[in-house]
Amino acid sequence: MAKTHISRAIDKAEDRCGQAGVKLTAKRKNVLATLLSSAVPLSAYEVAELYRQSFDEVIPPMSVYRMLDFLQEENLAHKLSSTNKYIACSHIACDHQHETPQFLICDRCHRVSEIAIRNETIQALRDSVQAAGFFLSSPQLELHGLCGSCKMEDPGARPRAGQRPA
Amino acid sequence: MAKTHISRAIDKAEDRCGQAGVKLTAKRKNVLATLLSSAVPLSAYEVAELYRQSFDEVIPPMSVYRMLDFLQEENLAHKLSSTNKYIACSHIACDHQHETPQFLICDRCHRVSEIAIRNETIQALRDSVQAAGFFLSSPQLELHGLCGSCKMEDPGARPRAGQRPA
DNA sequence: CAAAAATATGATACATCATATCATTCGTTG
DNA sequence: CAACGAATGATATGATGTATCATATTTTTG
Repeated sequence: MAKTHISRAIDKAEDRCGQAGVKLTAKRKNVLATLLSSAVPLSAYEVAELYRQSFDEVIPPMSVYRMLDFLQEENLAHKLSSTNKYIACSHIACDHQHETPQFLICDRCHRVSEIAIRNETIQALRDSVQAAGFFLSSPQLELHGLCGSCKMEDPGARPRAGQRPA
Repeated sequence: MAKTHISRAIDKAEDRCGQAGVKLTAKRKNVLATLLSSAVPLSAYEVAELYRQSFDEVIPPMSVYRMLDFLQEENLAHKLSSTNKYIACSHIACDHQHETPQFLICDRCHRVSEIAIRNETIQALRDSVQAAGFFLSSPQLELHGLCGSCKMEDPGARPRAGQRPA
């Protein structure tokens, strides 16, 4: 059923791009599909490699970067700045407009959950920040830790070891 | 008076290292002084260059990375993972133990404030995270926006433009 | 004190992430 | 179809980070 999930997201992405008046070209679509098919975030170079394997077509890293930029602008993908990796937005198929994404990153298996944090909490953050004389842009939080499965397998594990996975 | 501030921090850092049973060698001290003397975060290579200028002594980037690692372990410096840059801890001279640092990063002038966020807010974050089945390690937040001065100079500025300053 | 062990630093190479720049292709439109 | 703009390709290079082995310095200890 993963395929269904991916193709539904792709369909929705096409809709959204059509409405926004931008073009989801075949290659951009393939890059998005590559991200969608990965359980973990990918570097731009990893996207290029997987793209080559999946579509039997080489694609220069430069182009991947540009397509990732495009996908980010259309809110179809996100960049995790703490790991320099990219993921598909997990809410492409949703209809409602989304707030700034918040990410939970498992430092053991590298899976990422894109979660909602209660609005009051974000607001409290904004308040703390404003109290310090700062003006926050939409805060994309990247929180590192262990996911449930990894915590169970290795309860003693101390996360945060390295943010740059092997 | 900046010098006074720096040398006081260095003194304190020596105390802390002595108590921890680790050695704040001359070069490590110089790296820390380099960070302390900068108004903005520095990349490892920038530290190496400033070190060379200040102490008239070349130092290999590899060594800088190692010394930065040391300083981070002793909580004398932090790495900003969203920009791949390093800063001295702004609380070296304080006596109380510190929680995980939270950073406000100005995307225009690149200055950073290391702030305290109310404990309830952090706790609320932890709760949201736990509700998602995740186990958070100490959350170091890096929040991007505009500092007060930059906001005044350019009220219309849209922060978040690029996280990788020139 | 001298030898051995541990710690810190240097040097080299290379992996990885990212961007600048110019050339080429493709799709749209007059 | 010509012309234009958008998208992609190709090449080079810069920036960040790590692996590995060599050397030097400090600490330990017999």
